[in-house]
Amino acid sequence: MAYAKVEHDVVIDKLMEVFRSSGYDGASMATLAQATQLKKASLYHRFPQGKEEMAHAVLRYVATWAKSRIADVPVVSDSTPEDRLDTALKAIDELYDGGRLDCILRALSHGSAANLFQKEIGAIFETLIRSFKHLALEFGHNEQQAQQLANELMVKIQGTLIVQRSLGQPSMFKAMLAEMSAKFMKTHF
Amino acid sequence: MAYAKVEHDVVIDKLMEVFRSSGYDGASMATLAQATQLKKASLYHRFPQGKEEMAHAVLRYVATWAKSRIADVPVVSDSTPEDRLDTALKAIDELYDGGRLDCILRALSHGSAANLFQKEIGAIFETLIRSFKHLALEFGHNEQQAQQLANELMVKIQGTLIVQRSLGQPSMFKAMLAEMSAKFMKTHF
DNA sequence: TACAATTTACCGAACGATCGGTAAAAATTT
DNA sequence: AAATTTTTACCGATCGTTCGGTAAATTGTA
Repeated sequence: MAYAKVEHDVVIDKLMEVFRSSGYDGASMATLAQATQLKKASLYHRFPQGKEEMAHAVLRYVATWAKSRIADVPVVSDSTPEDRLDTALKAIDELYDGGRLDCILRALSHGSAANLFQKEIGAIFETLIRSFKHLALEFGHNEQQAQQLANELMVKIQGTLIVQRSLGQPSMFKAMLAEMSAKFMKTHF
Repeated sequence: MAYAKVEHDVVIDKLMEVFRSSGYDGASMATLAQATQLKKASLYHRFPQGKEEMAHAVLRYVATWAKSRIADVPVVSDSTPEDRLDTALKAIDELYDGGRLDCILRALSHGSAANLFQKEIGAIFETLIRSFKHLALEFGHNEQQAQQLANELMVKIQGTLIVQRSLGQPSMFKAMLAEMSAKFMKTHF
């Protein structure tokens, strides 16, 4: 029988899709195999440590995503702070598909995964917060204000994803991003 | 052998404890039985529809909790709006043990439970939002401001629980409640 | 270039353990 | 004794995981 050849990037993407929508406990090997088009045994060839290693691989990808799409934005300069904030928030909006998709970091933070990936997830959150704090500083906010704005953004991203889903109001996420964008740009002197 | 007699309220409390910390998929019948001190078959006697019925029972309890501890606070009058807000937020703080405990509503919103309890969970959120909006109105905020404050509070409760855990900063939740309390009380004329 | 040796990638089948769920016996209450 | 509740004992299905083996790609050798 001809068998499937699947690119590593595609496998990671499909694994992330299952983990984020089903959570760590809800993602069964059978589901992960079906999603990746690989048989269970083939997944174990690529990830000898099984499900846990798959989740680690996904988080490694998310960490690089965060660095390239959020943290390194200021480096690609020749742009205004407004442009850079807009680019970063557009990346966030894309990551969550306008709030329709769950957060992979949250999905891997609960249940039996609660203590498995804590460090990596915390590091990614810190990267994101540091990046947005840096952006806030560029707008002229002081140290404390910048830190507070970055924290508030992360909290509202997570919170809005949950509340929006429970209330069935798919407009909340984009509205919240717009509101936070305005808050970043409005500096009080 | 003498067998266990466990009060209904205690069973519900233990079931909630497991669901909120393990999620719906992560909460196995074996775990639920161990936590309630009842054998699996005894749980099926009390909840013939199994895990799903147990979760429904827990949510029914949460709904009554929300009504008695949050929604009906204004009814027990002879108190200032400040007192009533403080009482409501203290109930929230207690429910989440200062941010150390997970949210049962969120825990039952994901994985294979995503579509099972949507309506009930949405209704509870709406009850809470309506209650806090009512409180905001008492402080003199206008319709739009009150709605916005209530929404913001719910979003920040959910978001802070997640971010606080991931960052390992157990002080965020209480700080956030205090900040929101101040925001409710500060009316702009 | 041709061919053999080795490594890499994938798969079907099965493992023990645990899953959610059930039937019938034993214990308790009324 | 009748009814209710908890228990023991068990079921088929699925869990994550492993094993034995095959197909394809790569490397080494002539």
